[in-house]
Amino acid sequence: MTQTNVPDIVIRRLTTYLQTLKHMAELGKTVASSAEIGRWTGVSPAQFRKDLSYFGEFGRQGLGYDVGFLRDQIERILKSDQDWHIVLVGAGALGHALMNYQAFQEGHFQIVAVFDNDPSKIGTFVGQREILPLERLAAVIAERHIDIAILAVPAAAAQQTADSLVACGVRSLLSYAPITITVPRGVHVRYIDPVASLQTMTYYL
Amino acid sequence: MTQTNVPDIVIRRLTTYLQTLKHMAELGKTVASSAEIGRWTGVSPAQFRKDLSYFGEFGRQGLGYDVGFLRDQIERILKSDQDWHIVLVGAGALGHALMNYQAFQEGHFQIVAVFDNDPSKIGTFVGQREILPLERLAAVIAERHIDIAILAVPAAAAQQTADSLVACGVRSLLSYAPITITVPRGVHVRYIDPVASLQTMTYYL
DNA sequence: GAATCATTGTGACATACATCACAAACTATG
DNA sequence: CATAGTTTGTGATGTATGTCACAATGATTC
Repeated sequence: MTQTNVPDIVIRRLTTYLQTLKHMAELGKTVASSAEIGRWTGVSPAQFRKDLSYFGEFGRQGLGYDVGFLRDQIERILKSDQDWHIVLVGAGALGHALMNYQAFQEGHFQIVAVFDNDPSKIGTFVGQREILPLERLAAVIAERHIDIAILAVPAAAAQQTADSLVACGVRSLLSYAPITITVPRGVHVRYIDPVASLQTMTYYL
Repeated sequence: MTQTNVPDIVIRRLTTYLQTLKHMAELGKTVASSAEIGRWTGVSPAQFRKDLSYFGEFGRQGLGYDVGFLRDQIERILKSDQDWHIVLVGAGALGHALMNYQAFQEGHFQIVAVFDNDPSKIGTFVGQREILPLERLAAVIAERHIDIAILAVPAAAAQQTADSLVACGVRSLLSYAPITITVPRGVHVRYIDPVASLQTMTYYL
């Protein structure tokens, strides 16, 4: 039913649909057609329906989709209906901002440990969490069964840090470093880089 | 030479090449083949060469590419060789973090004004910059010829804020709000949403 | 409950993107 | 300066992604 051969771009659009369905539900909408969801998300109705068809049948002909039901189904597909514990490496300004980010304190993704290599930071606190030395990385990841890490270290340290994380068993990396990271097959990396995003837009100006 | 019919995905890869070329130059590399750049960026050599072919010929057969030259050419193509003044809307925790982000203080993208709608914040400072009321938006954007804005407001306010910005003439929006924004043709929006990025990875776990 | 209307799910088709493979052009060497 | 070795740029080809269009199905109306 799920499994690979679903294009990655479909998975990415699923997150957009999920956002929008949550929003619709908050506004009290209970039913929506693919045309309506298409309008809210900027995706064509046919594409929306085809994307869903990779995973099953979720709509009712003549009526549309039950907003709450479809939201729950997409959460299940993305495995966002369960809690994920993640570690953060890098306790600089960005690391602090991420620790204080509401979505990482209450949502399904929770930062459960912070690491840094700066001796002067070790032992200090970010909110409730103590900054730990990198030596503790392997132990914490093993103990808490961590699969996901956020990388908020300088570009120069990113590859090496990623290598350590992967060696500890982390299989998903969200990197804020403006550099391409090389990882073994089976490990996934996503990048967040506001400067790169802006550069793709200035091209069109 | 430039102009549309270049796929957007090529433009996005250009930012990756640029990052890597800058990195290579810092390490003292002066020449690199497409095979080598491919290894550093995770892009196939053929794709790298074809991407560049949309814009001209930059390599030397038998030798490869001059790292500094190619970096400068890609910067020119992306218009990243000039300075861009941008405004930030939303002076919450995220807005503060962005204001203090080094790349937005010294790079080619500089945040020159911050806005918020919370009366208790107006007049207070973030670093050197005073938080301005939204009423000042139109005037500042016009005076300083702003084309680009960063949206760091809650999801509920994002669409309305985007509408204001577009009405003031902003043509590129970088939104941190976890919601799809609808804009007129010709206006570009990119999204940064760490939760969405993480969700695309948990699917594969 | 028959007839009309709305909407899905999906095969067939179209388009866009990625890879292949090779001629052309340059370097390096003795 | 001729030969061997590299590497580019790109047409031809293959694959993946997006759109179209319609049969099937359920809702709605009178």
